Amino acid sequence: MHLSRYFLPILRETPKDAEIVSHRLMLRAGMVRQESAGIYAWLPFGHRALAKITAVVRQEQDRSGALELLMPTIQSAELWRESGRYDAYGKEMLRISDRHEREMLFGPTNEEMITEIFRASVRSYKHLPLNLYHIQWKFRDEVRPRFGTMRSREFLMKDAYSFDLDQEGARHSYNKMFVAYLRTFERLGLKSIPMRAESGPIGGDMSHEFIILASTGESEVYCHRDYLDFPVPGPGTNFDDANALENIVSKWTSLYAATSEKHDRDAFAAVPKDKQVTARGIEVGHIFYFGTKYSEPMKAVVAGPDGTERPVHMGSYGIGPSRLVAAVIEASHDEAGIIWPEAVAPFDASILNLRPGDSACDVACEEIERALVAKGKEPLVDDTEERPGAKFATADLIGLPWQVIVGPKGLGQGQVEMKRRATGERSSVSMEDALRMLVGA
RNA sequence: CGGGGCAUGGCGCAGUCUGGUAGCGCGGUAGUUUUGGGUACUACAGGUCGCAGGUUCGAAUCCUGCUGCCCCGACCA
Repeated sequence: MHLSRYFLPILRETPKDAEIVSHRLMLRAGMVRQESAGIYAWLPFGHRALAKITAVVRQEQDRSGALELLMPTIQSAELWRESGRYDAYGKEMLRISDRHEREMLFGPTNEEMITEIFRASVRSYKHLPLNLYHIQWKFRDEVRPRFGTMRSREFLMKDAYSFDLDQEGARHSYNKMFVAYLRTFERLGLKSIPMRAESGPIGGDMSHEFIILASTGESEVYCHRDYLDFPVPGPGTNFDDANALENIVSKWTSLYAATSEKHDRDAFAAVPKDKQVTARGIEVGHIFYFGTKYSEPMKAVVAGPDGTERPVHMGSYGIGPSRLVAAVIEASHDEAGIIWPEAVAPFDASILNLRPGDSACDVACEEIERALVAKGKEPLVDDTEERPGAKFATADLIGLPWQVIVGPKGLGQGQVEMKRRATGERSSVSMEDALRMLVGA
């Protein structure tokens, strides 16, 4: 992509409404534009970041055995009356009516709808376990949206719903998601720690929030230092091996970890002093088991091996990709701008043509771009008429992992300059070496 | 939902108290200049001063009502 033909409305000055760093940087880097309180348009650059995140989320959901579908944003009030939540949900639910005065709503979540889909077709335990997920826009009419896409009213969410015959099966389903989440956040370049969360009406220990550590995070978290070095299960993990998963989960829940709401001073004090970590974090995922809360009132029942019908045991599992974009930036930025982790970067590298119009520079940029594209990489070539200084500032702001600086000076020596955004490290290398560094050959 | 604040060109702001031809910086366009960390100069374009009423010879400015947005708190993925 050539910057001169791209749509990247960079802001030089900081918009006054943006309070936290991710919001500031997302606006400055031309990623999003607020259209209304807590409602954002995703501009091309931001949209790419969002797409990178959903791709990773999707791959890891699929790997765990979950099946993707897509449910509508608009739901009927009828469904919610069945579960009793239509009245219970309160003003956070955006209620609307259609031309026939039928009561509709913009879905804040999909438990009712997925339960309805399930009960319509599944009657036997032989079709279990089942985990269905979708990645869809949700709306929660927050009293006070803030922090940009971190806490917006309209937000993208991956929500998965598991169905099992009994609690034991549900535990396995829960563990699959637990492991998938560890893998997902790791791939996004984030250090995530599962923390015990409010378990709801069922009780038990099957509810966790996944918190990522970020110095500018929204809330205080406390955990055992060893979590930071726990190995994340690899891509070869066998999700059908219930025991193996149980071992992973019990390891990842063996040490102290809590958000400020669940913080237990005494329990934390029992952690060796040098292992105590107090940090700031952002919740990026939430998983929980809720048993038959919806299957019972909505009559989602299956026949067991003994032929008797019983309500299915369910769990639900959420990740907010639109929130994650902001969370990634909170966790990875500096004074100059964003520092994208490789997996999330909207493009792989900036190629800065310091003197467009100079045929040596133009040709060199062209060659590097072509070579990268041939290797499946996505470079962004800055071929604008800006001054070099402005280009450096822009490249740092938008934060692609690599900057390839192509100018007449370097080319005179047959070299280009490579800059690693994360470390600021630079080196002058030949074009061949530059390509090798970029494709990791 | 309580408390506070803001609304003037794409962005950031001054002007409002004390009514009298709407300004500054950034950005944009054209040109000159410059050429490896946001270059300098010149010219130009761009605004129903959030909306609706009212007071007045005259309203961005005073009065009334409304709307939108932001911040703190309570709440939440």
